[in-house]
Amino acid sequence: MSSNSQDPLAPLVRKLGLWSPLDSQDEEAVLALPYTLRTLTAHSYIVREGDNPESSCLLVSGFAYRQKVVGNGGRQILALHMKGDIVDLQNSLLRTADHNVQALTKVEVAFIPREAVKKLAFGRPSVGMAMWYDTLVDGSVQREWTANVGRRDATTRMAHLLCEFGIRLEDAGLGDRCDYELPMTQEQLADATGLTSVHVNRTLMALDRDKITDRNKRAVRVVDWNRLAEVGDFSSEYLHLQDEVAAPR
Amino acid sequence: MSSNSQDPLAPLVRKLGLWSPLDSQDEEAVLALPYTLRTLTAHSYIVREGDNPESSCLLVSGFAYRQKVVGNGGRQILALHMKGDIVDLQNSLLRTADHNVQALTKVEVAFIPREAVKKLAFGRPSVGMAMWYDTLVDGSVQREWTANVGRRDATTRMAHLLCEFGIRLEDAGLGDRCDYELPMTQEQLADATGLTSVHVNRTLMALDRDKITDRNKRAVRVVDWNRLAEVGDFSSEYLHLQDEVAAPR
DNA sequence: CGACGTGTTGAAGGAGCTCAATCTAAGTGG
DNA sequence: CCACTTAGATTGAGCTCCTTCAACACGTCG
Repeated sequence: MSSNSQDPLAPLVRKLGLWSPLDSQDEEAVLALPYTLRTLTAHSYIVREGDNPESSCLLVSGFAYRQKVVGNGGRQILALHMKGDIVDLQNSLLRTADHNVQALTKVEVAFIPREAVKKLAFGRPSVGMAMWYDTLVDGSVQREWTANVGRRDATTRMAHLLCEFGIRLEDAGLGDRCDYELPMTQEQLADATGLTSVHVNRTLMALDRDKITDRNKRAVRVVDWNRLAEVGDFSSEYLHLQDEVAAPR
Repeated sequence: MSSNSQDPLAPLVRKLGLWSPLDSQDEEAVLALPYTLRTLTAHSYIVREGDNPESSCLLVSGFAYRQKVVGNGGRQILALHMKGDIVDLQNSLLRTADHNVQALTKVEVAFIPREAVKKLAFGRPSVGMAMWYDTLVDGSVQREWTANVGRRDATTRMAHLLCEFGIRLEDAGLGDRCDYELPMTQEQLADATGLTSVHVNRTLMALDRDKITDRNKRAVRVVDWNRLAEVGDFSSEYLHLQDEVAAPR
């Protein structure tokens, strides 16, 4: 491990390294990316729909979400992001942001000039492949979310979200899938699952009543992971955690 | 135009060229990709969830869709694809397919070995950028679909789908947004919008009754595009049709 | 202390679902 | 050319999951 864990870019090196094996030169090149570090309060906009940002951004600490507002005023939360996630890789290529990215909690964000990202991607193929891979996994998660809100009932949707968040936290080394802090209001959960906050409340209470979870404020304790995964129709393949680029056949 | 329009890969050159300007060497490199052309009947699987395909595939003619089956037996159609779309770019990097790709009509598909795709992507940065761009646009469309099924009512969802399909057909030079053939059953439309076929039927009939569309079998004639777009809460930004990589600031 | 954001609960209503019947058009085989 | 089949579209009736609206509880923070 040549990456200094104090370095704001270290989580990025870690993440990219999971996708594609990086040699020390690759790692150094990533760590050499120019960036501006900024601390934002909860609810701040990191990217606004319609912006033409000159930077991509990396989530260095805290949690964020992607979001879109539709014509009738409804809001759909599209994805959740945590430390090490590149919340806006697309801005290195696409010109106009097609959705909003907002801070869920207080966050630290590293803004990296798009030109630097592009140069790195094509200058060091392993890094480029890892970034592309990251984009593809994002797409896979988005498909799962489409299926989640499109074809699952309320209980299943909620349980699925709880599973995904737990697994991803654990994978990022940020917590335990069976005991974590979910930094979202029930209204935000509603916007993530395509429900209303009232119904989210009833659904969560039912999971508690059935002894599948045991919540306390925002703290989620999963009493029976297997049952939660079953109720949530959850299977982690879509997160592509195992099959790195170079995985043996 | 050095690309021969008879060449199965020509639509790919066209599409990538829209995203990122390609010089003649780039175009030749794309056309030089090795591939196997196959004709498949409607309903055939092009990729199956869980497969570890050794090829990416390009839709040379016909229509296809991505699809996922959830625990309760429900099916969610995740995306629609037409001539020139790379229906499986992700398989060049991801190992395991996370969803199914199926032929909607009779299709011709070119299977391109993943190694060749990777080599091209990193050997010719303009092409690689165009491919990455394509991936990003796919992601954007997927987000819109998530919002569509998550936060819009039945009428809006259907109208939105009709708008998207029309615009994309037109953009691909395959038809007129106000008069086209939608090669889907109402059950498939239901799976795409997260509704039931019965409700899709009532919704479509209401659009006809309101003189917004005028359908005849699978033929869709849009009587009033502006009203359809309004009812469908449709705005084409998420398709990123205008803002190519090299677009002037 | 009062105000605000969030969670919790109840009651009533509705958008969309389920089930099931009927209709239509396009085969298909004799 | 016609009887038969079949996939898909259309329609009706009843039901349910989730929404809406509204009230109340609770903790935090100025």
